[in-house]
This record gives sequence, C-alpha cells and structure tokens, in this order.
Amino acid sequence: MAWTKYALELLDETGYRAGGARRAVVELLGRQQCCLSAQEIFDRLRAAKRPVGIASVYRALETLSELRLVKRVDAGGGIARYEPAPPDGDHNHHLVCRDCGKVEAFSDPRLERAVDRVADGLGYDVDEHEIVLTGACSDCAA
Amino acid sequence: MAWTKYALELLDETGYRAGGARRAVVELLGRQQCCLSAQEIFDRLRAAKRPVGIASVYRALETLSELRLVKRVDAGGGIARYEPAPPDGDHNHHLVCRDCGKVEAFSDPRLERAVDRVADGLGYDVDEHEIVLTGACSDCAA
DNA sequence: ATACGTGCAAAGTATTTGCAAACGG
DNA sequence: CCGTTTGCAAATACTTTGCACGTAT
Repeated sequence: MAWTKYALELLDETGYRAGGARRAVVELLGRQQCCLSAQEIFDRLRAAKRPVGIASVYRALETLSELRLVKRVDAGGGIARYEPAPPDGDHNHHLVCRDCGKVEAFSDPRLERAVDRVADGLGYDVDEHEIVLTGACSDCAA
Repeated sequence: MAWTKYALELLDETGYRAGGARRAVVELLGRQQCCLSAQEIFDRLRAAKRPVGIASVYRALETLSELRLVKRVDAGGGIARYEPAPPDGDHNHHLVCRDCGKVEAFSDPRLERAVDRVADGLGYDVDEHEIVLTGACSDCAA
C-alpha cells in the first residue's frame, strides 16, 4: 500500500529512527481496510511472529497520530481504534454492529458536504469530524 | 424540565424504587443543556450537598441507558458522557473544543436527513448515530 | 559513542463488581 | 420483613510512564 511507504518516509524525514516495533505497526496498519485497536494490533503482530511490547504499540500510535499519519477513531465502548490517514485528506466514517461489535468503514461525499456546511455555521474553527452509526449488521439482523 | 418527570415516571412504572442516588442523578441531568461525564455528575452532586457514591452514578447511568432515557456520548478522550434523551426522539450532536475541552450540543435537520439517507444504503439496520466535530471554539481561536 | 527505540513492569484513569448495611414499599 | 438501592473498597480494562537495556546512525 502507498500509505505504508509514505508513512515510513515521513517518519524518516522527521528524524525518527528505523526501529522494529514502530515499523511493524506501520506495515500492519498499511494493510488494513478499517481501524484496529491497540490490542488487536498487539495480537496480530504476535500471531505474525513479530511480537512487540504493548507499550511500543501505544507509543507508535501516539507518534503516528502527532504526525497525522493515523486517525484515532472513537467507535464507542471506551476503546480507541486507529486507521491510516491517507495523504490526500480523504477519510472514512464508521458503522458499528451492536451485536457482534464488528466495525466497518464507509464514506459518502454527500454526507461530507452536509457536515462541512453545518460546521461553517457554528462559530467554531472545525478541523475534524467523526460520524459513527450503530445498528445490526446484515449477519446479526437475522 | 419535562424530561425529569418523564424519567422518574418511567422508572417507577418499570418497577424501580425511589432511592435517593438515582433520583439525584435524574434531577441533575434534567437540568443540563449538554452532556456530563460520570465524574462531573459526582462532583456536582457533592457540591450541591447531595453526595452519592461514584458507583451509584455509574449504576444509575447504566439503568437510564437501558431504558433509553439517556444517551451515551463518546466525545473522545476516552471518557463517556451522558445526556437526557427526550421522549420525542430528538437528539443532539456535539462540538468539542480541542483546546479547552468544552463540549457543546448542536442540531441540524439537514444533517439528520443526510445521515438517514446514507444509513438506508448500507445494509445495516441502523438505529443510532453520533456526530462529533472537533476544533477551536470562538474563545480559544483567538 | 550517543541518543533514540523497545520491552517489561509498575502506575494511572475510567469504569464495573462484590458485599454488607440502609432503606422503601 | 424482604428485596432493592446504596456506598465503600477491591477488581478490571485500557492506556501511559519509568527505567534499564539494546540498537541505529
């Protein structure tokens, strides 16, 4: 994925060294369609025989957030999830299944326009927004 | 506020007893314009000489959520906030100041329609949604 | 060589739960 | 009376931090 390359380059340019844990986190995130929690990242790296400390996962995510390479997603349940933020500024919103807990991404240009219009009328200098829909996914609705 | 009365009646009808802590939480929530965290509720009740255990606050909020009398708002930062859910199904969305942390409510019918339209096209049985805008409030933008 | 990166374990928050005492009906 | 509600304290879940050691440059 292009994002992985972009992220590794930006980290390098910004002066971060090429340690193993952060790189593993970046490469894993670059392969995702949707957001992952810190624990999920920890588990998947361990399963992939590339074990890292959970603290390193959190530190990598913090660094990547500061560089705006990843977006933190609060999809409820008190656990933070993270997904790659493409360089073109595109972004997703999320759909959470209340039964199985599955989280999926979606995007919709009309919804984006509606949000931008509202944001302009509020007296805030809005620079980010997040939309979370909750319901039953097609599997669980049955 | 009408919500307070409605909530107390529904609790009664559902078979809950009129203990002091839950009632204090309901009465406090009924006076809010926007959402409060569990800790804020705890602090305000204590300040109002109506001290309750923090556990009772959480238990009251859980009960009220189950009855759909309050809505849980995840405005980021890993802390949950709660606000009264009016019987007419109306609901707010939220605006968070990234500098001072202030949370305000807003609503916009056009945005609601845009969300509903998107929700219909996703294959989910969507029954709730939440929109959080983040930025600098008018005080902090200066 | 030197500063940055990493892992472990301990500390910190937010929230939940177990339990005995207080209380409402 | 009897079951619900409450408060405290202990437990849990997620996340952050302190520190010693390894590693990239």
